[in-house]
Order: sequence, then C-alpha cells, then structure tokens
Amino acid sequence: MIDILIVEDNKELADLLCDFLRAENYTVSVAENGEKALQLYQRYGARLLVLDVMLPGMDGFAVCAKIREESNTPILIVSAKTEKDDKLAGLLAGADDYIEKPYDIDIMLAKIAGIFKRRYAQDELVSGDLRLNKESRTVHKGEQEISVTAKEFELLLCLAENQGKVLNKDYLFREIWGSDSFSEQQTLTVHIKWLREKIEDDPKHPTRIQTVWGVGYKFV
Amino acid sequence: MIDILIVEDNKELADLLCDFLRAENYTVSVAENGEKALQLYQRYGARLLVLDVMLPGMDGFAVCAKIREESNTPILIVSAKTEKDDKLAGLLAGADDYIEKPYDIDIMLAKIAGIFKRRYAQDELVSGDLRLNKESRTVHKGEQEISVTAKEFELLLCLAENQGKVLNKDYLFREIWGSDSFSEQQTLTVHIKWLREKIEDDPKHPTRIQTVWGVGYKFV
DNA sequence: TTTCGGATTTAAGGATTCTTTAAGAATTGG
DNA sequence: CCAATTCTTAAAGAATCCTTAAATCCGAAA
Repeated sequence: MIDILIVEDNKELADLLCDFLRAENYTVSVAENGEKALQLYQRYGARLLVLDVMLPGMDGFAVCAKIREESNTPILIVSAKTEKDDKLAGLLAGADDYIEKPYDIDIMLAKIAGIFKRRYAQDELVSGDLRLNKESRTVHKGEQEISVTAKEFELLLCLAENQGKVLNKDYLFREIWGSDSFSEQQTLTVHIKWLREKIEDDPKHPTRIQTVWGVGYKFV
Repeated sequence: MIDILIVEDNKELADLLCDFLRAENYTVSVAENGEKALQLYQRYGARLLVLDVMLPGMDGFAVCAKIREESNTPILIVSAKTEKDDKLAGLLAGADDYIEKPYDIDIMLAKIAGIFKRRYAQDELVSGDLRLNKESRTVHKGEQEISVTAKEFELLLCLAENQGKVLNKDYLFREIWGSDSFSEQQTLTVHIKWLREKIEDDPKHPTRIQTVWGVGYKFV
C-alpha cells in the first residue's frame, strides 16, 4: 500500500512535492496520467490521492469517479484557478479537500497531514521503520506486515509507547499480565525473545529492544 | 459529535432552522459568532457547518479557513445577495454548498439532506468484490447475489463498516445481539462460520474475515 | 580471570481459544 | 397449523498460543 499517490503531469512539480513528502516519511508514487494512476492504484492501493484535474488523456474527473466506484480513499484535488467551473464544483463533493495551483508547499503538506491525521493516524504509532496500529492490531516493518500474537502485540505496544524509557520487568509484567497473575516473569523474557526474532534485523544483536542489565528493557 | 452546527447571529432565524432540523432528528447546536463556532467545533466536532458569512467579529471566511485547516467537514455557506464578491467566490471553493438569504426553509432542508446523503448516508458499502446494500439488505459477491440471514447481514455489516479494525467478540456480540452474556458468544462464532462459508473463496482459509487470536475478528 | 546472578535460548506439555458439527428450539411464512 | 428457515446451544476436535523448566550464555564486580 502506497501512502500517497500523486497524479500530476508536471514532472518538476511532482518531484518537488514527492521529495517533501518522502522527507516526512510517507511512501510516495507519481503517476503522470490518469491511466497510470488507476493502474498503480489497483495494483498497490493508496492511502491518499493527490489529484490534478488537468491531465493529458483521462482527466481528473474521470479518475476521481473511477476511484469512487470502488473505494472511499481520500482524494485531494489540485486545480488551477482558471478551471473553476461547474464540473469542479461537482467534483469537490466527492473529494476530501481542495487546493489551488500554484500552491504553497507548506499548506499542501498541512492539508495532507490533516487528511492522514483524520483518516489514519489516530491509532498509529511509528518508530523508525516500525509501525504499530492499535486499531487493526498490526505491526509493519517497512512495507511488510509482521504477524504477532496478542501478548506480543501488547508487549511491543507497551515498549513502543514508552520509547527510550527503561521499563523494569516488574512493571512490564504487571502491565501486560496483570498484577494478580501467578505466572512467573520468566514468561516475559520468552516473549521478548520472540519479539526480537520478529522485529530485529539481527535478533542475536538486538538494537530495537535493548536489555538493561539488572533492570529491564528499553525500546529505541 | 454534533450533526449540524449553525453559525448565525440572527437568533430568531437560527432558532427557526434549529427547530426544523431537530424535527428531522438531527442533533443541532447554534453558535452566534465565529469564535464560539470554532470552540464548539473543536470540543465536539460536527458533521456539517451551516455558516453565515456575515458575522460579528471573526467572519465566515475566517471560520471556514480555520475549519479547513484541520478538517474537511462539509460547510454550507449562507450569504445575503449583496455580499457576492471575490472573497465569496474563493470561499465557495472550500465549501460544499451555498444558499442565498433569504432562503426558503424547505430548500435549506433539502440541501442539508443532500449533503448528508452524499457524505454520510451511503447505503452501498463496497469492499473488494463484496457489495453490501443496507437498504435492500443484500450482499453481492461479484455479480452474484449471496443470500444471507438477518443476523448474518448485521454481522457482516458491522464488520465491513469497521474494515481493518479488530472488533472484539464482546463488542460484536453486544452490537448485534444487544446484550453480553458470555456463554452465548458461542452463537457468534457459529455465525462467523456461516458467513465465511458464504463469502470466502476458500472458507477453510478465510481471508476476508480474519480471526485475531484472543481478541476477536477483523474484516479486510 | 573467576565467579555469580541475571539474561537468553530451547522445547515440550498445558492451557486457552477457535472451529466445526449437529441437534433441537425458536421464528417466520405460507 | 405445519413446514421451512434461522438461531442457539453444547460438545468434541483443532489450532494456536502461553508457560514452565532446564541448560546455556553473558556482563559486571571482585
């Protein structure tokens, strides 16, 4: 799944925006026309379309309509001032936001951030190439989904939410197993191991989940 | 979340509209100026703003801009004929609809109903090759209609409306059966099975309705 | 360097949770 | 009122996950 699919035939402009967005850790693809946009969308999916209405061939209106047939992926319309006509008004009903060309890049970024926040980010927790989503209870490492069990997820979440802090074993155990649990802390270390197997580049030499001798663990 | 936030300094007019809207079962709040509108909006959120451009203090343009910074909540602009100028044109780009004062209350209600329908009341829900229609309570998989029972439909709808989210069994059961006796959750799992038989390509290895161990189910 | 306590690893049950099946109860429609 | 459909319940079988325990490894202090 691509974060942002930019549909724009002005390569220079697209590249510029693309750079800015990548700097903010979005994954971005560019399509220079409507056909390619749909192709990319169907193949990979996207979390947001930044759609210029004025395109060679299939125009923005058609792309928007096509997308809307099968999903409610957010669409941010980009259009030149001169194109303000009836068609545009109709289009806006189906779109999630609108910006006029030429636009200020900061405003564009703010709008995009806003859409993401409203639509997706409410339950996402990102750290490096790791992405936890509380809602779907999924963990992604880069583009790839990592399947974790219930306890593993809770443990990772607890660590990630306290990024940088050292959490002692007692605390971790109580947090996840509950204070009234009879089982031993031994089980915690086993879960830590399994997590490391899954999220560390080199589980033998963990960097994300560090052990703090005599105390507990730290997520970085 | 408020359904409709009316921003209007003419109290009489606001109350009138408010009454009509409440009669149609919308939840309504009134703000007599821009500051209060933003305050209410930030506090509670709203599904639609009915925004008079001519306000004491912060005007409609500013309110609209502020709202648009953080969301794409539909905005219905209300303005007197005499105010038609450039600024208004710019505003309309960010708005979803427009009505001139003095307006006919029925037309206003129709516009509001239209916005709600377009934006919120989609009665078709599409996901992949699956299509649910809330109105006719039918399910299509590709071209073919799948006959589902009442409970099955509700269950599928509930899952599909929360696509990607993990719904725990308690929640699902309460949502559909309306109570939460634990032993009876068995019945939920049975319905899940039947749904899978009907909508999954390979019911033995479900992909649409995924089980999340120790938690519940997730529709993807 | 040695020692010791803590940390890691491994694998095998044990426990829990999910799936499946089927029978009978409840509901609906003719 | 009967028949057909739908729903609930229960129980056995599967799948998955968790815990335990024992062996091993490692870091810090003497």
